[in-house]
Amino acid sequence: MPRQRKRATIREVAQATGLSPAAVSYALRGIQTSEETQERVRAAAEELGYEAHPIARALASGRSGMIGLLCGSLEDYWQQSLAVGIGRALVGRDRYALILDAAGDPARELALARRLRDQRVDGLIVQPLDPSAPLWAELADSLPVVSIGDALHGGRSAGEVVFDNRAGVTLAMEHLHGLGHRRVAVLTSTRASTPDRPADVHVNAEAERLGMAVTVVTAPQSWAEATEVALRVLAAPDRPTAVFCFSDSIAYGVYAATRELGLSVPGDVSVCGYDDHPMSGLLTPPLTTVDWDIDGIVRAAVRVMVDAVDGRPRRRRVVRPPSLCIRDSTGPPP
Amino acid sequence: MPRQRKRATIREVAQATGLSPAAVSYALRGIQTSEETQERVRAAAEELGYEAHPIARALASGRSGMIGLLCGSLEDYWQQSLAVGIGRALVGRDRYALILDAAGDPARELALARRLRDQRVDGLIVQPLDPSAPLWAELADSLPVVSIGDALHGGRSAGEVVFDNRAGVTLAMEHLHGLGHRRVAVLTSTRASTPDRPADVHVNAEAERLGMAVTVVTAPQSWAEATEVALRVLAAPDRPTAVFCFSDSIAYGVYAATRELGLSVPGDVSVCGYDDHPMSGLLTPPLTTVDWDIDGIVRAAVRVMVDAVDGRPRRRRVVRPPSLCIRDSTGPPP
DNA sequence: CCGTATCAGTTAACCGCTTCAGTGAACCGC
DNA sequence: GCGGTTCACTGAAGCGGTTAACTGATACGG
Repeated sequence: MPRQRKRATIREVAQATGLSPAAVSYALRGIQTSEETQERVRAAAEELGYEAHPIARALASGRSGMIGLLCGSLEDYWQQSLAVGIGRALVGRDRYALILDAAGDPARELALARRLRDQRVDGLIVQPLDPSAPLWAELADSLPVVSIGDALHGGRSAGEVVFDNRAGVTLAMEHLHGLGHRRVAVLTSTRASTPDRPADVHVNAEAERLGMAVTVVTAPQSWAEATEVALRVLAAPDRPTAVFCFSDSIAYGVYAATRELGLSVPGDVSVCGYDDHPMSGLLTPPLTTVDWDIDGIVRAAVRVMVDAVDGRPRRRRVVRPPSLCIRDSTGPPP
Repeated sequence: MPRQRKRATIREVAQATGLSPAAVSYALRGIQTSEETQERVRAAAEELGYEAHPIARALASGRSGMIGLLCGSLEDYWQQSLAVGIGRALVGRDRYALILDAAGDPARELALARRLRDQRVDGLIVQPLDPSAPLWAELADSLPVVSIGDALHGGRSAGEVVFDNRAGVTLAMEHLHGLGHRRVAVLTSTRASTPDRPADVHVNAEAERLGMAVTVVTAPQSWAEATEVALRVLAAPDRPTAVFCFSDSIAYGVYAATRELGLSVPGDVSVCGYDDHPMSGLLTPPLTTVDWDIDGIVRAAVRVMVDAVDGRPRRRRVVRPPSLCIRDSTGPPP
């Protein structure tokens, strides 16, 4: 009993059927061979327990059958949705997702992107931390690249699925303004602090337009860490009457801070999030938040990608409009 | 200007240095060559922009430098922690995690496992949906396999990181019993319903020992879906005085159901979860839950794996004891 | 001073599959 | 009945590395 049973190769199948290896290769892929031969080859392969060797195949053909997913930070809820979504979308297609996580580090992201290219992924979905890096253009020239959240600079990507952050900011700010808030704090996330995600630009523009005083502060993504920042903001001498958070998990940190300080939401301070995380409706009070349709974005990105790798590119650019999900965490200022 | 600049190969580096390809291969790995040659080769490689081709390397050597992570269901919070944790642990090691998601389907899990083997991963971390499948033993014979949550049947895996579900159940049940509960509903998750995760066996054993009446019901993982099950349970004629959920997200579903039915927690019904999800402390009321030390498990699994692939296996079996995190969602029965 | 290690490199055979160019044979229209 | 296609398949050259076996030097112990 061999401890490590060697797998059957294409040559053995060729021998068993009396064909050449090339013919077997063709037959297994259902091309350039007669129906009858294909059937014979399949039978022999089955018999021998033959299964194609993906690495050899990738080396010879320059294609791997994998779709790369490069997450800026897999800790983010929405990137997890992306990871789950793409895996699910590929079920039954004999394609697999190769998920890599840059852990929030732009340099690592580029290194991983190179790795994915060398790994001969057939396509790449990326939410670039730095969309202006020249590598993206280079990659987009040699394989389908779908970017999420930002258009890549230069290069002709296979598709872009962008969310309209400007509109999202407007929704939130107008909502708060309409309730009477004039002094709001904005907690942006570190993930949003790349040169190209001009969240605070939008915020400042809206604030000016609406005549509101805003202070923009950067906070970590995890609510536990964001709590400290929130505490500082809420303990400031002229406490803002509302806090607009650039992700729901930051908003959770604000909830924790209000609890610690004995403030009521929305009585003492209104809180508005950004994500519509599934948990947000379950909190007390349920969180008002900008819903940028994460599921829709994920589905769109996967669809564009799958179309692109299957050679029938359709829509190149998808923009999903955000909507405001008004719950009970926002109200008039005290 | 070539549209698709061809990458430099090892042969070109050989030519540039006047060495044989083999010597370059050795030099780049820092073996069987003089310091001086290695330096020269490195310089030439740098100059030519040479980078090793991982696929060719994997084909020739039978190793890929990747560690496979096979998640039963990437929707689970703790498996996401695992995915994040392993990626993070590999930063700077020139190793990458290949994350695949079986989407809760045991058949797909096995298919993916085969795929990972064929992909020549250097090691495999798996949380088997069905630990008794013979494939695991076969895999464990040819590469380091670390299983989480269940020991694999047969085969000598590189390591096992198991959580003591029996102890976890005991903690929760004794807590509820101590508060005076005698009629409790147990919502187990579908993920736990494999032949080998005898959650309900433990539950029934404990119930008998403590003299409690339990009804065990299976619920979906997502809280939105679990809510329906919870509604049925809580609307039953003789409503249980406590609900013990086999994951925090199921407990969230119970929260939602109590809200819908106008029941107070823990006044009308006590709720106990299982996970200590980061959100659980933020709910109203904060959730009492069994903390099985997800972070510790993840770290342990990654450590065991890394040790195994680096050829210095240390601990084969790690058991992390759970603890009970008592918050405000449990109290005496009404 | 000889036999034997050791070191630094070389040669060539793979790893298992794909693909390009080529070869008969059958089939086609005219 | 002949030139031209099409079809089904073969042969062999890769894809870009690794590695076992081998070769000369050089070092070393006795």
